[in-house]
Amino acid sequence: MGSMKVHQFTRGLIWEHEPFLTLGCKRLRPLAPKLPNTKTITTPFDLKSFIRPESGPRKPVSSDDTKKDPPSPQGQIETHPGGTRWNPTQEQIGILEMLYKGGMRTPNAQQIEQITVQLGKYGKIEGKNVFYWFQNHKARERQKQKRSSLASSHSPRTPTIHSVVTLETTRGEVVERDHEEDSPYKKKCRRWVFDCLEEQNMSSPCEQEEHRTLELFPLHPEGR
Amino acid sequence: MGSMKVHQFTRGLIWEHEPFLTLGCKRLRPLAPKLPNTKTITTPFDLKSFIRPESGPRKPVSSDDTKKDPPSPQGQIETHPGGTRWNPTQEQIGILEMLYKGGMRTPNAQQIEQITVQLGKYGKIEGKNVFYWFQNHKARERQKQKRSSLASSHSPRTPTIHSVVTLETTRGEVVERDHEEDSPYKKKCRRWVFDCLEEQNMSSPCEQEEHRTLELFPLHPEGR
DNA sequence: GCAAATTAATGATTTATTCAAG
DNA sequence: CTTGAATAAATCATTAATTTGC
Repeated sequence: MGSMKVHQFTRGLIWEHEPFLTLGCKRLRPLAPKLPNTKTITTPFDLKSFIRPESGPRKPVSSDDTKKDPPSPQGQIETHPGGTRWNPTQEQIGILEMLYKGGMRTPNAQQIEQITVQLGKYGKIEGKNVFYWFQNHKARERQKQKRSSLASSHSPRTPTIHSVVTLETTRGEVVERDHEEDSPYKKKCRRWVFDCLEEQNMSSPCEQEEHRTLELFPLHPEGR
Repeated sequence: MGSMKVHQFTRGLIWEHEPFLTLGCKRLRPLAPKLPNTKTITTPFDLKSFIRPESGPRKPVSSDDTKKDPPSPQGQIETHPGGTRWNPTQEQIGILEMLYKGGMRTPNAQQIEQITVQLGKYGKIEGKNVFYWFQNHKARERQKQKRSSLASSHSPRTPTIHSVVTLETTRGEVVERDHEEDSPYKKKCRRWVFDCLEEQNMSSPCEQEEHRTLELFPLHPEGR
């Protein structure tokens, strides 16, 4: 089934003729027909360029059969090349924890960049690693705290003041949320961009080309 | 339906003491205790380099930066270069929906890049917009479907077959999840990097200086 | 008719869960 | 088991439509 994806897609291309397709595909946006510039663009939007016939030796052909990922033995525990995950060094962890202790929770893009540069002195690292580290650390500290408080409720000794606030969701449920010095939902201050190339041109594109074929239409990845 | 949501919070805050329970408080919106953040870690690690006293006008390399949003006199609705959010054009929406219909759900970095380039022909857009669009669209389609299925349960006419799969979480709860052609939790195939500069050098920093100064340690952001 | 006040949509973020490498 | 990585859910925040009072 995976193989028909492209086919199916091209089918959608009939769209090239319609001024806009609107009708055909219900966009149902009840309220707002943002009709302004109807005339312009009749542009077909050359999706053909998307297909990129050469986009790689995909495996979609043999489709789902053996997902098995394979070879790519590349025994380098080394950071990056192919697809190993970030393996923080002691210094990096130390610094990150220090920052966390200092109160940092959700660094914005600029902060992340700076941190990444600094930590880069101790080992390979990318911005996303820093981002994820804070996300995970925060979440796990929270869990841990919750667990411990739960445990303490069993043996009511040390009260363990851990401030949490309950809040009602729109659905009426009541959830509990740790109160942090850092408030969630700040202003928009982070910005990310997709850096797809970095991985692509990552040195030898050979060994790990197996790395999840970048299909254009992963209709039935059968993952998970 | 009464969506007075905006008001009615602000209350509670009794935290500080009770381990938790605190039932009565509804939906508080902490709104910034505004504690005097005297923390300022005495940094061991040369955080000094982080501060970057001149963290003002960036535009680091000006390298590719093909973005040039500026004037773009196209006499258009041209999104405000400042900090407004992406406002998709009809063509962009049309294409995105077409792709969605074609089965695309969580495009990887490369796909996002290509889509962004194509959609860029119809108006300013960034990769993250594409990413978010898919995330939101997928989630909202799911909601919609769930709602409708729920509604149909009341009036059992049209059965509305909507395949959902139930799965048990680690905690033992059973959740329902829409079954999509695209499976969640695929392999790692996306990659992002924080592009903090772009926003920084965003033209005149005057009118909305209120825009959250990028502090390094948002201990008590008072935001939200 | 028109502009302020409402409301519905939906873009952008953050938190919660889950997966899986080591 | 620990934890980096990634996705889904919840929710905040801004804008386009719609409604309302003149």
